[in-house]
Amino acid sequence: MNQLKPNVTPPTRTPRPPRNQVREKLIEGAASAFAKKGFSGASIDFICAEAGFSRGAFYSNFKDKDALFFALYENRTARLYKRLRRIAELAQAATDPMQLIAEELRQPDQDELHWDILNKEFIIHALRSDAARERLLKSRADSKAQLSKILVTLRPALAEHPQALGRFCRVIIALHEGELTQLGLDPVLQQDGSLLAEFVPLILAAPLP
Amino acid sequence: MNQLKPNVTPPTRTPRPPRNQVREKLIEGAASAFAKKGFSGASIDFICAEAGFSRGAFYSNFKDKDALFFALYENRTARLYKRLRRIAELAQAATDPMQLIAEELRQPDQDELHWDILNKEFIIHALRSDAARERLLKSRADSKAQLSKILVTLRPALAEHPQALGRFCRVIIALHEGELTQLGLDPVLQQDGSLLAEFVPLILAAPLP
DNA sequence: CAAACTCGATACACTTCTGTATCGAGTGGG
DNA sequence: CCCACTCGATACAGAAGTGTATCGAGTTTG
Repeated sequence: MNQLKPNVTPPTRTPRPPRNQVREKLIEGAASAFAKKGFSGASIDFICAEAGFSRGAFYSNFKDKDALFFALYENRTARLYKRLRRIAELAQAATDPMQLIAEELRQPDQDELHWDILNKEFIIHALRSDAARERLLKSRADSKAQLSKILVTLRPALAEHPQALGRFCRVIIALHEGELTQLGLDPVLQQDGSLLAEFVPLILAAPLP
Repeated sequence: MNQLKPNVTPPTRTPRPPRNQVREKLIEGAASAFAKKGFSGASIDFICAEAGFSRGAFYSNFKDKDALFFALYENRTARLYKRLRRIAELAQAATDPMQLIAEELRQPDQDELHWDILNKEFIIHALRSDAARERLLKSRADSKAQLSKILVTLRPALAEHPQALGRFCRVIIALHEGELTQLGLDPVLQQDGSLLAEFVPLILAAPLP
């Protein structure tokens, strides 16, 4: 018996994971938890379980649930912004930008639908908190600016009609979010083609004032 | 002192409010509470406070928070459906339906923005519960049917293109919900005209297959 | 290599929420 | 007029959630 416990519980090598990674996993856990239960519905315990950590890790990295929510928001916003930026650059270099855009507007995939749930959470949160609204409006303005660039590439004349350009952006964003809502609720609609792909050309062809 | 308490606390006439009215007030309290705090965020206590009743009234009228949520949902859905139905009938009788619709599509008022917050709550809830999704899809299908009637009135040729008609409905619904989102986040946009009013004519004029 | 530090895990105190049991003021039938 | 019934108010028990204090395994530093 008295084995001097030589190899039993082989020193349980647990080289602590690097700080950034813990933070990252908590954010992904939050993404999953908020998508499943919503902001208020997801307890800190539940979030940590999704991330595979305990509350200690959470409180060591974030002040409270709001802080984590904002961190998640920044994370996802940055992704979206990068994607738009990439498309804008590709479109500017393309010989047939419309073709490239049509490619991008293929039916939204599962990732995008998953993102949309979080987006709705952010929006609802922003409708109730001035601080959150501030941030959301700012990031949406950024995205809109990127979209503007893309639209100008598709129809250069828009550069001289900033007001119309702004409205076109708004229509496309509205249409996009509305379509994601419908697809999220009724996956069967994914069978049909993308509304965005069908109607963006029509909208862009509208006469300018 | 020993007054036989003649008028002191004048028997506190509290003719109990009729049952339906209590239920109704609880539903309105829920509307206010859910709009302010979201479904999970609004405790039953808070809802009852908004309605001016105690938890006793609540548990005597509803099984739990979900039941109240569904009741609220039915209530608001019925309103929307009636409104659409009324418009459809008016449009059919009008000499210039487009004019009438344009009238209806004036910039959304505060009531509609308030409704939209609840609508988003319903949607998010439906994305997480099959039962809720079932109901939401059904009621949205109803509304879509009413909208179809209106569109056919505006452009009779659509009657022979059910597929295109369906897509037009989807675009308009998406656009509408997307616009409400934008207006809720940034009230300044109410200055500009309604996106829906501007683009619906354009969409309806799209060539049929 | 040892002392100081970092940071995730655990334990605890406190608050909030839910649902049930009970109470008692209205209400309606006989 | 009385009695059983209804139903909203109140009290209570148990569950769940939050945030802080503490612990101790790793890591860093001199």
